[in-house]
Amino acid sequence: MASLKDIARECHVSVATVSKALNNHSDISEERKAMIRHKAEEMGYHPNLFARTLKTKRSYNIGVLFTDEANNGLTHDYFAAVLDSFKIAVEQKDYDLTFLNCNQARKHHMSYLERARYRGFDGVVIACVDFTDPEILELVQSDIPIVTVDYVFNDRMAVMSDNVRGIEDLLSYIYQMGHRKIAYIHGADSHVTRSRLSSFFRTAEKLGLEIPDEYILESEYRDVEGAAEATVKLLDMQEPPTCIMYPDDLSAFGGINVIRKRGMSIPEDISVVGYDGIRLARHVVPMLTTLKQDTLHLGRYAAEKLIDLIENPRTAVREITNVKGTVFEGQTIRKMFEENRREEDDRNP
Amino acid sequence: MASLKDIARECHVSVATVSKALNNHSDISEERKAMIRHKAEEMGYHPNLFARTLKTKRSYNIGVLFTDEANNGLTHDYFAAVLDSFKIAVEQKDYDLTFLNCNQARKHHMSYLERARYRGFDGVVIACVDFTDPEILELVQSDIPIVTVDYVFNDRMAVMSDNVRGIEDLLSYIYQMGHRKIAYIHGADSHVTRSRLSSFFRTAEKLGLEIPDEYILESEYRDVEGAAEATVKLLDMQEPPTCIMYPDDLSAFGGINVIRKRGMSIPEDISVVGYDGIRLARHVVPMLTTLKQDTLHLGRYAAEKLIDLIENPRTAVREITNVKGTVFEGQTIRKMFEENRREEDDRNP
DNA sequence: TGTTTTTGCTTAAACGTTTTCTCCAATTAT
DNA sequence: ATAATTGGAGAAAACGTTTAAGCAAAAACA
Repeated sequence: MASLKDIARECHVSVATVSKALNNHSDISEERKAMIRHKAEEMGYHPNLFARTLKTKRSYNIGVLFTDEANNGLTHDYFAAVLDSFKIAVEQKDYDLTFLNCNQARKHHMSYLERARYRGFDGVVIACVDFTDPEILELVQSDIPIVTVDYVFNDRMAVMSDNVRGIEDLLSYIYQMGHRKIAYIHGADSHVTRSRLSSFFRTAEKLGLEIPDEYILESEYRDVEGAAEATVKLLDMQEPPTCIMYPDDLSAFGGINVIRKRGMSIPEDISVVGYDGIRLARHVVPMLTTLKQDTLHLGRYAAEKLIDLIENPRTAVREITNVKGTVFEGQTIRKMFEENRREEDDRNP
Repeated sequence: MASLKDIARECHVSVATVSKALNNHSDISEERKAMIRHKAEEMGYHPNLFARTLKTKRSYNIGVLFTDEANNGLTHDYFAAVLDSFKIAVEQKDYDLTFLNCNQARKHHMSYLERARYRGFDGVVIACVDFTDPEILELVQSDIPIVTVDYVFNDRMAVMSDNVRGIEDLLSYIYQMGHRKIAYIHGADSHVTRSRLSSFFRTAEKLGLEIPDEYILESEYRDVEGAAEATVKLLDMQEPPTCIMYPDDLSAFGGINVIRKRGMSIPEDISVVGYDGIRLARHVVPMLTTLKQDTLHLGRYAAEKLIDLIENPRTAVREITNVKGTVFEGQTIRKMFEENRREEDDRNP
């Protein structure tokens, strides 16, 4: 491992000169710089990160906080996709990506903030966690550059999947397909859920839809069994919905299961709509109708914002970037406009 | 950020004494140690990782190499699950996990080995890469502790999903359900594929099965379209198989698609079998029959082996750990033994 | 010509650890 | 009583950087 000292010896200059030459300081002549750079290349020099960080407090390492609520974590399709895109973007800028160790059971417990400092993270991206955790709050309120995904803190950078727009587009699409009796099984209470839910009601109103209270149910995100149970409740009503919206694609599959078990077929007897647009949604039969979130841009924007925050301390700290998804028109929904018209015709002959 | 110096000042001892006390060296009296430890705790001291690593060359950081062949990467269900389990295990031992930056397009290109040294990784886990890449070879042949997942190098630690056993169990199960005309769409050529394929033939022979050459087709792993095309070929034969095995679950969904498009139903007309046991396999209708790989143990073992290698340099460097999966009996396969017997009875009355 | 400014480089301290070596005092052995 | 041993502590160097301060020579200015 060649060090600055080795290069200095070879070039007959001081260590400081080599350091400044390689960091392109202005007080070194161009000839010397060229000479030193050439020699460094030749000797296969790479700076010692630990020595450098010790002095400069810059680690070129970014932490990712991604706690495993309920066994998920990396196996959470949506977040894995966002992270993957995030990773590619930061690596392009020569940063590395390290998981912020969230094991609470170690010998000497460290809080998230302590751990982040310990690892010397230049910045941290936070996603998919319990945002009410006091340790998260402590981290967010520190001076470490932070960007959150799908959650907004005061005065912090956030990258959001545009849930308001997503639900609006999805519900409008469903309406346009002719559905009028639409149920919504929403996820457990959270920031995301609240904005989806309020968008749902606002859009329904705009469309002149009347949604009975019993059509609104709750089930944990990605809880297949829970979604199945909620579906049963809906099917058992005397006036069941013609279309059910689920909190996410996985839940939708849970719904599809019980519907099929009842001998009903999709979309002939009832329509089903998911959320997320996981890869498999387009590879099952019938293809799932869903809102495909733009994980590629979500990850990329998060990376750009965070690195900007790190490298330009004067950057506005707070900014919310909304990333919109697109309705994926699958086959789990049926065009039933004609039938509606027929029914309406019957009523108003 | 309290440092050793601060503690030394507070305790009226030298920096060296504090360091040795906290590292539990034998030449410090117990009273002093207790006093110093107490003070350190009180001051919220955590060692500066960079200073320590600079001296000791131990970073308590593990690299993970996980290149994104064909857009996959973190969104590869199987490897994401292994990685998740690996992460939990290393974090329990107070290591952190960092992606080995595999962006080839940076300004100053570094090889994997150079990058690993740059980050000072104590060890590296390698999975899901092109193992013929010369850069991988360079890394593997270095003195850095390495453990590979699903690939064996000479004299290196490896953790393997037991593919031989997996295919054996799967094929035996299919046979036991009464199938005799079994096709196998295997993945692209690789170490894993070769062991699965040879296990397939050996098991078939053991069972007295005759597999016509046309029943053996190839399609890239996780290539839904490719699997669909291969399926079409099989269905178009004058004597089509009664059961098709796919390289992985995702491919199986591709097969299911075209089968359904042809108006055939599963498992009444034809049976389908996947491989991996991804989460969704048990949440679609009909539930996919597949071999569920034991990602939990794969990740955990990989972590244990790697840390052992790091902490006990005298550990045997080479060892292959086989982890066996379990057949998941889904509903995409039909018990057709009676029909077979009936046919056989017809022939030998 | 003498003074100031600029240019280009070096010296040395600092970052926070670990570790070897040295030292001293107290204990034990001779 | 003296020598040898031991236990406990500190001094100082080292790891490989960065950077403030310093300094000589050259260039610019008067």
